[in-house]
This record gives sequence, structure tokens and C-alpha cells, in this order.
Amino acid sequence: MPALSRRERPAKPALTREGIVDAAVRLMESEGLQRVTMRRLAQELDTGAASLYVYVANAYELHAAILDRLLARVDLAPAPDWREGLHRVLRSYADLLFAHPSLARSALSLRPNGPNYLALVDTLLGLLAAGRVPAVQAAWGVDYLLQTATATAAEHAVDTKRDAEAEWQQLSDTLASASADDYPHLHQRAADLVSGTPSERSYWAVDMLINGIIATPTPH
Amino acid sequence: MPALSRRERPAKPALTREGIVDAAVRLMESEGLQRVTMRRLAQELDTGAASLYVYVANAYELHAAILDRLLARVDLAPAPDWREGLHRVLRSYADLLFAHPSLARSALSLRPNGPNYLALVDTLLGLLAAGRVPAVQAAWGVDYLLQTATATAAEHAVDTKRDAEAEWQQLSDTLASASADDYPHLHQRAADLVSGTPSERSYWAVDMLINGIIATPTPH
DNA sequence: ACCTGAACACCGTTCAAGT
DNA sequence: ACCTGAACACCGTTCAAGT
Repeated sequence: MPALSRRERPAKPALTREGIVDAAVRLMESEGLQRVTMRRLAQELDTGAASLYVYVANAYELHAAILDRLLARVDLAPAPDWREGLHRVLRSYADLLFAHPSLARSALSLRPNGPNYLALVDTLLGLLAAGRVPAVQAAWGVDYLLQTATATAAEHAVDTKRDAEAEWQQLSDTLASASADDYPHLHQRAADLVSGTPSERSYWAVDMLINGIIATPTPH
Repeated sequence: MPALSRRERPAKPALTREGIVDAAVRLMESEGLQRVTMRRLAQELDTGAASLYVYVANAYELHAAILDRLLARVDLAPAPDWREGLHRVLRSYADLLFAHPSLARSALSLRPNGPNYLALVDTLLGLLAAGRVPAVQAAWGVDYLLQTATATAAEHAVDTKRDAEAEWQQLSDTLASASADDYPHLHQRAADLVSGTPSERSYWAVDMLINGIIATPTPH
């Protein structure tokens, strides 16, 4: 009874790049980026993997498009103060990546250049300009502000198959038991290396980067 | 003629964790980390993939062991001056990752804790102590010094299947043509965002981080 | 104890053949 | 122009059966 089965489900929508990326974002949010494969996504769209290649060059480009789409959710709202504004924007960006660990792990090699990424960079540049940071220092600094936020999210986004708690414990133990002879400085500061909460460290890192950017002139 | 063929090649050496990691490093250096799969490595060792699981928990652990082994090559030799020492050690570390792009891409999520990693951290802590950087700031700072070096190497280590030149050109073009209305700061500083050579930027980044670490007290 | 082949459940990408 | 099935060349991991 093809007529009936046709009425049971809406007609298969035509493939478009838009629709493919939409489905990819939904699949990423429900199953993680590692499940957003050409084959799995095609299955979701009720077609074959080969069909997607009309709209998407390869799996990498698909993943980059997902990140681009998600960056729309970063909160760029103005803050009372430029330094506070930097903290807020970068925390919003980091939170987004933390909420999508599998994406975070790929974000460093996915170099987005869509409108949402541009808006993010523009906002950060504006905030640094408001803080009277010299132009070139600000431009170079923005890269490292975003890179640190991305890398921190990526580091904390451990594969679901790995035991993050166990790995952390292992590192703590290794540091705590480091021999004073072989590793004198490590031995002395083992506790400091693992001190602070993740959010204390992130906040400190942003301040540290801002201070460094302000204090360090670029060559020529 | 089994006797002959046995003499043609040396007897198949017994499997050991050591031997497996050795072979993995060789394979990584010749074909890239993406080729260091359980199956491909097993083939290299003239056995089946399943045999490796006696010595290695999984593919991730194997990759981490490779990184650990490679960190032995980082140059930790003393420098005339603590700041210069930091520059040298971090450049040596970054050069190592640059020389192995596929490893660089994975290095951020591979959290090594072998003796070579400990020696690297110990050396960085010692250099910061020589610079009279307060203990906790130094301990937190070391993480970001290594993270930035790793992330920079990872960013520049584009997949061989992708066209790094084309992607860079694309980003440059996007920045250069950013509308002054939508992205006022970006439009104004487009040139600054892509200025400087990679090594100028890396050197600046290390200075910037050192200055930030010195200038930023940790909470409590 | 260690090693193996075979199996399970997957990948990205290409391409000739269809509509 | 777009879509498809099938193929090619791969993956990680498990497990029963052997030595």
C-alpha cells in the first residue's frame, strides 16, 4: 500500500546543503560529532552516503559547517566594562564547546570563517580597542584568546570511551610521587600544578592573556 | 621450503610493549599517525591486530605512548638567561610537533605523563622560578605555555588531504572583504590579523604569556 | 600465557548506471 | 542535474579456539 505509507510520513524532503547541515547539527547534539559520519548522516536523511557529496565536499567540511552554525549561539551582548566583556564572551564561547565535547575536540583544527566566527572576532577586537590595547597587539592577541579557550575545552572534552576521572587521578598520583632528585621543581610544586577549579583557572587565564597582550609590543 | 624461508628473514621477534611502541614510532615517522592503526601496525609486526591488545589497552593508549617516547627529543639544555631558556625549550617542543604534523593534531588530547613529560614540566618550572615568578602563577602558567605551543602546532598541522594554502587564502580573502558596517573592527584591522611570520608570532606569544603570568596573581 | 583467524559493526570516497 | 547501489580499501575491538 504505497499510498498509505506515503501519507504516514511526510514526503522525503529534497536534499539541500542547508537541510544536510541542519540534520548534522541535530545528529551531533544527540549522538556526538564522532557519530556524524557521511554514512550515518545519510541514513538519517533516508538516502545513501554518496548523495551527500553533491552538497558537501567531504567529512571535514561538514564538521566545519556544524561549528559555524553553532557559533551563532555565542553571547556577544555588551558588558559594562571591556575586561568584563572579554570574560563574558570567552566564557560563553567556552561553555558552548564544553556543552559539545566531541565538537570541542575537533574545533582546533576546524578553522571556521563564516559570519558567526567573524562576528566573534569583531567583538573581541572591539573590546580590546575599548581597553586601548594597541592595534597589532590586539589583532595577534585575539588569536590566542580564542585558541586558549578552544584548547581548554578540547582538553577537558575527553572521549566518552576514556575514563577522565581515572586519567586525572593518574596524573595527580604521578605528580605527587615525582622524585625530588629527578624533578626538584615538580616535586616542590606538585600541589600547585593541580590546584584551583577549572573555572578559577579559566578566569585567571583570560586575565593573564589580557595582561600579557597589553604588556607585549609586537615587532616592527 | 620452510627451512630456507626461515633463514631469509631473521626469526620473528617476540612481541613486547617496547617493541610495539618502537614499531609504532617508526611507522608514525614514515607514514604519519593516521596510519598507526592497530591493523596496520600489526601487519608491520607480522601478526594480527588482536595480538597487540595483550600489550596495549587501545589505540588511544598507543598514540599517547608514541608522544611520550618522542618527548625525549626535546632540548632541555640550560640557557644563559631564564627567559631565553623558556623560548628555547618551547621552540624545541614546538619544532618536534611541527616535524610530526599528524601527532601535533592529536597532542592536545593525548595527556602524557611519562618521564619525558615530567622532565619538560620540571624544566619550565625551574626557568620560571629562576625568573622569580610566584610559585602558583608559575605552576598554572606552565600549563598554558605548553598548551599554546601544542595548539599552535596543531593548527598549522593541516591534514594532508586538505589544502592549507587554499584555506589560508580563503580566510585572508574573507577578512579583507569583511564589510565595514557588519564588522567595523575586523574591517579596520584585517591586515593586522594576518600579519607577521609564524615564528614572529610564536616568539611574541611566548613573551606575551611570560608577561601575563608575571603580571597576574592567582586567587586565594 | 600468548597468539590467531574470523567475525561484528563500522568508516570515507568513487563511480557507473539509472532517473 | 541529481541520486543510487555497489564496490574499494579500510577501521577498532572481541572472542572462541588453538598452541
